[in-house]
Parts: sequence; structure tokens; C-alpha cells
Amino acid sequence: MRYQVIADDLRRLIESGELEAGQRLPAEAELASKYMVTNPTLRRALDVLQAEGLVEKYHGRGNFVRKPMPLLTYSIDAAAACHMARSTPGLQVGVTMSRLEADEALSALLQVERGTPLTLYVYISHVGAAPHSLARLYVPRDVADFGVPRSSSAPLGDDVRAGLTSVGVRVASTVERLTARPPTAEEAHTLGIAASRPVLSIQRTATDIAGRIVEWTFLTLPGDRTEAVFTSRTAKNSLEATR
Amino acid sequence: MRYQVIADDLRRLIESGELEAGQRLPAEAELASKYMVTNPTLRRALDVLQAEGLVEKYHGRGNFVRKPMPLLTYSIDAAAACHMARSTPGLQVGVTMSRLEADEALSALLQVERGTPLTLYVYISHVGAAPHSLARLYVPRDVADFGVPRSSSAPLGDDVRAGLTSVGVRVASTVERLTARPPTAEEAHTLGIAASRPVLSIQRTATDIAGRIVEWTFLTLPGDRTEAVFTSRTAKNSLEATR
DNA sequence: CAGTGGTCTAGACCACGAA
DNA sequence: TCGTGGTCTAGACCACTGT
Repeated sequence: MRYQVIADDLRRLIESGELEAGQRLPAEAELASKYMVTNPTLRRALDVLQAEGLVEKYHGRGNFVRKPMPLLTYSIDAAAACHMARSTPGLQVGVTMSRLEADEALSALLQVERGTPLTLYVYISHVGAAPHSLARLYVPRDVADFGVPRSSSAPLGDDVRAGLTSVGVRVASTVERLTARPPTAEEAHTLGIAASRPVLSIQRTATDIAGRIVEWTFLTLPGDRTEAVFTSRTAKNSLEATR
Repeated sequence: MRYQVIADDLRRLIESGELEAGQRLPAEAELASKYMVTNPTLRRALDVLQAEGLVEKYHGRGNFVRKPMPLLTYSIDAAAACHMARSTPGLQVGVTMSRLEADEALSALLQVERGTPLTLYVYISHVGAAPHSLARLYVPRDVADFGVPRSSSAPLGDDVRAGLTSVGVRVASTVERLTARPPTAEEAHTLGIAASRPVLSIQRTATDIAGRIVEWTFLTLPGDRTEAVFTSRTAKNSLEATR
């Protein structure tokens, strides 16, 4: 298997530092002639490295050694009942807002009737040029209807939650469902990862005292750059445990 | 992109049930001529479906529609502070126990000195012949030293936790760290999944009131067959929220 | 052995990105 | 525009599985 041999050689070059992080690899045509293989075979080798998270491919620009990225920590703390991501140096967060009406799928997820007006917030965070996280938050407009939050350092939509609180919505309960799965084609493209790289997918439902769903969030986080941390303290001992 | 079109069509056939679970797909040559593409293009389409977990490939035997497996729910409930998996019909759990001494890595994880005697419990659950979950629990023997738990319906080692409580160990705090990643070769073999299928990896640390780590657990769960659910209630409203 | 999937070539052509 | 990666063909040959 020539493509494995080539992948092994390039992996060695990357891990030994001879090809530096962020650096562009030689053009595929160049590598193909160096290794005396044809285009498809060389590309197969690069696919292996991309699947391992060592290489990023950009159509028209080149193939790059993937930079080690800061770990994004998604914290789930029972004591504080808060959700935050550790602020990361160089992290930029972009927010877009759009208004839509609930279709079949959304009406089921949010437990509202079809056609219910919703607001969708999409958060995409970057470290430099590389995407780092993707968050989609749906809020029924009859629950709250505020504008685009200031682009903040919260890549996972915490400021929408803060906005809900500020308009008097009381969140009583939050349910988070976490799965590991391959990204959809769209997610892989948005996050700039290979379709074979796992993502940590988190679906978060926030319910108010009346049992109404006030926020439904869909987080897609690159598996190898994300850690979800959950801390629970046994109720009776919570005071002693914090010393 | 012809391979995507083909993948979409085959996905539709699988999801609609026209191609049944476990059934062999037509030979690649047959499919290639049906879709009027060549071998590499058809195989590319199958790669997509394999990455999505819809198809399993076996060299020399054929390509098969992957059988759906029961979902394992890993529940993290702040109110109850308990961890359990929903009992699954046909689920069988095997437990093995072994004694060892902490090496470099384990001494760091468990915050004990090298050479500290430990007990390792390995839980492997099956549904029929197919492996379903893998749990490795380490307990320092100076914390507790009980025998092999009765093989139970708890595939994730909950009975070790129960055993700790029964000998008077008070767990004050539990930290769980969840990541999505590809399996190691060993894990892929044990769980019977492809190396490209993501797993949900959970590292759970239980600490007692004195800050001593009393249990360190390493769970490896197949991503597309596991869902970790976390429920939190905002403290002040916990009574009202339960009605 | 026959049937199946796995790898590779040589080359054409398309699509994207930066200058 | 030009250099880059992305897709596809037509066909050869290899490797695994079961009879």
C-alpha cells in the first residue's frame, strides 16, 4: 500500500517538526513526483493524514500542517448551574441572527406549533483563520425577542442565555444530551475538518418554570479540540467539599 | 460530484428500508454499472456511507447495511447525583477483576505514589454477540478492597460505586470529562467497530471528602450507540420545577 | 476456483483562491 | 490569469473469502 508508506513518511516529517505547524506542504503535484506516484495515490495519503487531524486541506490554496489548537472546555457545573467556555487567546466569535418559522423538525424539538416565529442565532468561533466551534440557538420569539448580542468572547451562545435572564425569563431546568458522531458534510465544511473526524454534538434544552422550552441549542464541537467537563458534588457534602 | 449523488441515493434506500439492515449490497461492479460510474467513483460513495456508519465493508465478502443497535444512555443527573445506564433488552454484562500496582501514568491519574496497589475492574457489555460498551474502573486498595461484584445489569460499573458506599466511603465530588475521538486500535477491536467510527470517551474521577481519589473510571462508548444525558435544575427553583 | 473488494496508473478536466 | 486542490475515467492488477 503505497499511500500508507507516503502517509507514514509525511507523518514522521510533521511529528519530528521538519514540517512546521501552519506551514504549507509542497504542492500535490510536487509530492506526487517526489514519491513517484500519481495524483489519486498521493491524495489518498493526504486523506489519511487529514483523518488523523495532522493536515488541513484548502481548495485552491494548499495543504497545511494543522496547528495544535487550544482546547475548548465546555463546562457543566451543577453547583453553579452555569455553562461557559474558558476564554482562549486569539479566539474570535462571530454571531449572526436570523428570523424563521418553525418547520416540522423544529416544532417537534421546541415543542411549539408549526409556523411559530423563532429567532436563530449562529455562533462561529475562530482561532486565526481556522474555525473552532459552531453553535446554533433557537429562541421562540414569544419568549423573548432581542437583537443580535454584541459579539462576545462566549463562543457557545452564553450571552443569549444572559439575554433571556435579563428580560425576565427564569430557566428552571436544562437538559444536555451529548453524543460523539461524524460531522455532517455541512458541519465538516464549516468547521474545516475532515468528514472522518469525530465531533462532540451537544443538544441543550432550557425549560422555564412553566415547562416551556425557552431555548434550544445545537452545539457542534471538534472532538479533538473540545472537552466537556461535568462536576457534581454530593448534595449533603457540598459545603465541606468546597472547604 | 457524482459520488455524493450516489451516496445520497444509497442512503435513501437504506433509510427507507429498501435495503434491509444486515443485508449485503449488490457487488461494487454491479452498482458501478447501475450508476454508470467507474470503480473508484463508486467506492468513494461507499466510503461516505461507511464514514456515516450506514455501511460495513468486508474485503472479499461484500458490503453490508449496518444493523442499528440499541442506544445506551449514560445519565448524569445533578439532582440524584447518580449514574446509571438504562437497562437494555438482551444486554449482558461481563466483569473481570485484576490487581496491579500503579505505574507512571496511573499514579498521575489517581494522584497516588507509584507502586500503590490498585484494583482494576473491566466491564464489557454485549448485545448478543456484538460488544456494546467498555468500562475500566481503578480503585486504590487502601480505599476499599472488595471482590468481584456480581455480574449485574450495570454495564458502566455502577456496582463498584455502590460497593464503595457500602464499605463507608463517602464520595463528595465527581468530575466527568467527555471527549469525542477515534478509538484506539485496541478499543476498536474490543468494541468491534471500525477505526473511523468515533467513540465517546468519559473519564470519571470520584473524590471523597478528604480530597482523596477513591475511583477513577475510563469509559469507552460507541459514539452512535451512546447518548450521555445531563440534567440540571436551577437551585432555587428545584422544588417548583418538579411540580 | 470464482466472486468480491482494494490499490494504482495516466491523464483529462473542473473549481477555487490570490494576485 | 495561473497555481492550487478536487473529481472522474478506463482499465490493470492484487488480495481476501468461501466453495
